[in-house]
Amino acid sequence: MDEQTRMMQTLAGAAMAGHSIQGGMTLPPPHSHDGGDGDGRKQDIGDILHQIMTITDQSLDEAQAKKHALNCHRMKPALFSVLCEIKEKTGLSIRGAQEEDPPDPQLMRLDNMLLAEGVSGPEKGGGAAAAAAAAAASGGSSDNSIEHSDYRAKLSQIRQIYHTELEKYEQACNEFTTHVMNLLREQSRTRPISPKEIERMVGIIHRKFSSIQMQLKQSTCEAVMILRSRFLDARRKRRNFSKQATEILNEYFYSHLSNPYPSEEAKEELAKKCSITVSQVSNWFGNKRIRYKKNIGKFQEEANLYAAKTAVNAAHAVAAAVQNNQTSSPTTPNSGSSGSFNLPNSGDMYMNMQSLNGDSYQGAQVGANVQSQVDTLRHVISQTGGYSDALGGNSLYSPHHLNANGGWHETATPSSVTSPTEGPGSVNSDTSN
DNA sequence: TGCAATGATTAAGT
DNA sequence: ACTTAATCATTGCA
Repeated sequence: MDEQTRMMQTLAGAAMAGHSIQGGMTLPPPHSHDGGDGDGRKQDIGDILHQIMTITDQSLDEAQAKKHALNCHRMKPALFSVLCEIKEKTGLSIRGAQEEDPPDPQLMRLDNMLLAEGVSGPEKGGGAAAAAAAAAASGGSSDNSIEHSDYRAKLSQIRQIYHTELEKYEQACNEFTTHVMNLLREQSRTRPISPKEIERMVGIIHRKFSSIQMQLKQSTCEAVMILRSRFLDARRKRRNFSKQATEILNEYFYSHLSNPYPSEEAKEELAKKCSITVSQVSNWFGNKRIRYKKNIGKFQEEANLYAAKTAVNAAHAVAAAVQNNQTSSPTTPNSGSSGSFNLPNSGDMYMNMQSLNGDSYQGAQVGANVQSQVDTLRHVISQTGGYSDALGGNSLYSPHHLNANGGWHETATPSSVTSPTEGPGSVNSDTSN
């Protein structure tokens, strides 16, 4: 109110100084100060200002009547232009004080995150339908894919809500802006409003709405974070593999005991057969190798079980392989190695077979077969060799695959080397052929 | 409820 | 990129 009064006084002064105001008043002056011509004008303006100031104190009808009277007052145009001048000056100072603020770093961070999460920005093949389709395409049996599609469906839900809300806010913002602009335009007939002022007002409205939008973005980010953490927790949750899957993995492990490092292809094959992911296969083998090495004695029983399980098949397959190779090569690679646990690795075998056989694919298969089957047979032989002591006796078999440091790597070839020796479908051929 | 088994994660090494 | 070794966290059994 103080400011307003001050402005009015300024206005009165400015009107006095810059414009020639003449004529009498249609309204009775509240205070009758006597004086000269100047005093009369001053009184006029004072009266008008007083009426303006007290207009809100009166009833609506009274105020309307007074407003009309003031509007028709002969001094109105003059006062109006002075008011415009003052407003222009104060408007400039306000604009100078709050210039366009730089882009909010927090808002940018939120935007970036929403973009990265696929909530904002172009839809990247997501959506509940796409997620469901992806789950169906992958067989839908894997928990992982179910969880994944679930995650994507939830994310899509968040995305949808986010966009709906954003749209609503934008619409509300536009509506409100239009409304305010109309109001200002209407008011500009009775009070001075410059286009710049309207612009400024629009800016204020937009800023207000963008702050609301930021809250929306923040909430969306939080929702995504919660979803993410829940999803990751769910993934972290351990689920035992099916009995069948464990069996398949164990069969592979014990039939490749000299080099239990499945190649990428073998891992993929195992993953497919066990309905788990390749990384789960890797995890399993990593754990298995470590745990086997740490406590060989404990795994003897298991090793025997799987060895016996595949022994018959292996014997048959080896016999077949030997017979097959005898036709093309007089010196069978595995004949030389059968007496020792320090076998040449399957890569070498493959090279021999390939060069002798001429048929690379068959050679590769036979090479892999012989390697794994000899592993199994060796185990069976060692088990039936009269070693009754569980640890001492059996350790004659297994630890031979390990070097002095307890590692497989000294004698065994890493998967990256052996993998080319195993042709397509080598996993199947290892144990079941 | 305690404990072993086991899948997953992480740091460090190659 | 892959492995080892240690560790975490959950599951399942007695």
